[in-house]
Formats: sequence, C-alpha cells, structure tokens
Amino acid sequence: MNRRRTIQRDLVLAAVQKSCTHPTADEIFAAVVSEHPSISKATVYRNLNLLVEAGLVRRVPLPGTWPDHFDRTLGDHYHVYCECCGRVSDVDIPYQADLAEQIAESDGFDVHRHEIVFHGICPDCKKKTMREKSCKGENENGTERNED
Amino acid sequence: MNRRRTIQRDLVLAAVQKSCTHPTADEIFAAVVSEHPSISKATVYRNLNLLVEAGLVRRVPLPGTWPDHFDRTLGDHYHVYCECCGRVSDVDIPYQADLAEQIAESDGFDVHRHEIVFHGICPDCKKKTMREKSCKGENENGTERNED
DNA sequence: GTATTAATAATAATTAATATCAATAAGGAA
DNA sequence: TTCCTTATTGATATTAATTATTATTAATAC
Repeated sequence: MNRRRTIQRDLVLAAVQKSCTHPTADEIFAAVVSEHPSISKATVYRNLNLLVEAGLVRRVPLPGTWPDHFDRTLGDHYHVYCECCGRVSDVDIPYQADLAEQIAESDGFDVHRHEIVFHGICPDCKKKTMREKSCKGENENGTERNED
Repeated sequence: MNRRRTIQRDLVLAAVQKSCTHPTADEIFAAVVSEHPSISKATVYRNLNLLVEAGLVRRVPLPGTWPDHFDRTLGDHYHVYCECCGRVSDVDIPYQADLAEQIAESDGFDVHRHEIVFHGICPDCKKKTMREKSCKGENENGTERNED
C-alpha cells in the first residue's frame, strides 16, 4: 500500500498541473514522452488513476464524449465542451449546492454529488465559423463517440 | 435517404417506449431478441442511433459510466445515477434554463444545451445497505468504467 | 410482379482503458 | 553502502462497447 515516488508519476502530475486545457490521457502521454521517451502509455493511465485517487488531480468525464479529460483545478466547478473542436473549459458560475437537496426530498435518493456539462461553441470556433461555412468535421481531437 | 419501416426498427422503438428504467442497448437487445430471435445486436445499435436522430428516443450518456442509456421521455429533464446498482432515474426538478445564459455572458461560449447528472444511492440500495454492511461490488449491471 | 436500394445478420475492426507479467528500481533495514 | 522487499514500470495481451464492412434480404415505388 505504500506509494513510492517515481519520476514517471512526478512527470504525469507536472504535466497536468502545467496544462490549462483539460488534457486527455493521450495528450498527457504526448507531453511526458517528450521529456522521458521511455515512458509507457499504461504507466500514464496507471498514474492518472492513482493521482485522481489521491485527490491531486481531477477526472473530467464528459457525457457522450470520449476520452476522459483531466483537470488540475480541484474545487467544485463545471465545464463547457465545445462541440466543434472538443475543447473543454471551466465555467464561471457558482456551484449549485441546493439542487441536490431538492432531489433528496422528491425522489428519496441520497445524492452525493452532481455534474453539469454545457455543450456549445467556443469563441475561437465561432470566429472560424463566420469566415468558413461550418466547422463540422474539423474536430481536431478527432473522436467523438456519438452525435445526437 | 428514404427510411423504410422494418419490424426490427418497430420492435426497438417499442422496447424503449415500454420501459421506464432507461435501458442500455444491451438490455434493449435482450428485450427484443425474445420476440424476434434472429435480430442482430448491430441492428439494435443502428436503429437506436436512427431513432435518436429522428427524435423519437433520447440518448442518456452518463459521465464516467458506461454504457449509454436510452430514454423514452423526450422533454428536457435530468437524471440520477445510483452508484450502487447502476440504475438511472428521472429527476423531478425544473429545467435550469437560466444557467446557460450566465455562461454565454461570462465566457463567450454559445451554449446550446446542458446536462446535469446527479450521483447517489437509490432508495432500494439504501435499504439493502442498512441490512448488509455495504453494497459495494454488487452492482448488477456490472461494468462501471471508473470509480473516483 | 419486378427493380431498386435501404436494412439486415454476421463478423471484423476500432478505441480507450485495464490486466498480466517479467524486469526494474525505490527506499527501509542491516 | 549493500541487500532485500515489493511497488512500479514497460510491453503486450485483453476487454468491452460500439462502429464498419459486406454479402444477403426484403421494403417500397413502378
């Protein structure tokens, strides 16, 4: 159970903390491998899980999109997902603590936490869309799981 | 481009509309295959996508859990996910239309929609937990993607 | 009825993530 | 410092949900 400190773990943590873009595991791997070429992708996934478990990093799972993103900001807050480029940003609205209480009353659920994910178009993509006709298909991250 | 009506499509739609439990594609397959044993799982996935596209069925993707669920209720509403048994229920709180506007102002995002997912323990699992020590691990649906 | 082609069944492929396992190295004890 | 224990690593195989492929089947228009 005792954790050992490793260069790999330090690098993964540093990569998340350095980034303000809510990187995916793959993007973190890309960042770390440039400094430490021998690192394996499995090690990145393993350490991200450990760091999330230790509370040093936050996982940002988005409904309907893959893969998960990671966040250096630990406090309660929400996210916006750009449907055009896949970028994830923090949202600057207060935490809606009262919502959970309403449910406990009405449905008998013990609510531990909640997530709000907003979907829209980021300022950059809005600009692009004005010039070109549409930004559909030029999703740089590539893989959206489904589009409803 | 013209859609043709098929027994398979009708059965998939009926299975979703019959159910009040927000079934997964696999559960819908299980329901349909009992009436129509020759149906293929790919056909269920294909038709679910078409029905979502046509606006007859709603996809309920949950952040951090797999697989997607499907919903016969089309209007705007939110969901609770039971961390114990994996059950998904509708939530009886009003739609928070104003949240999106707050973001557009502060972050410059064009927000189209948002989802709120609550995580907690459903009334049934709460009862079970009182009798037994814990319900960890007896998730009947089986596959949770990650547990933070 | 016949022709056209959307939809199907079966299966292979994909993709993010986890499991496996022999080899390596962190860090406490001698 | 050296040795020992075992957490961690790198490489690879595996998993699971979903999508892609393709030959075949069957809706619907004519």
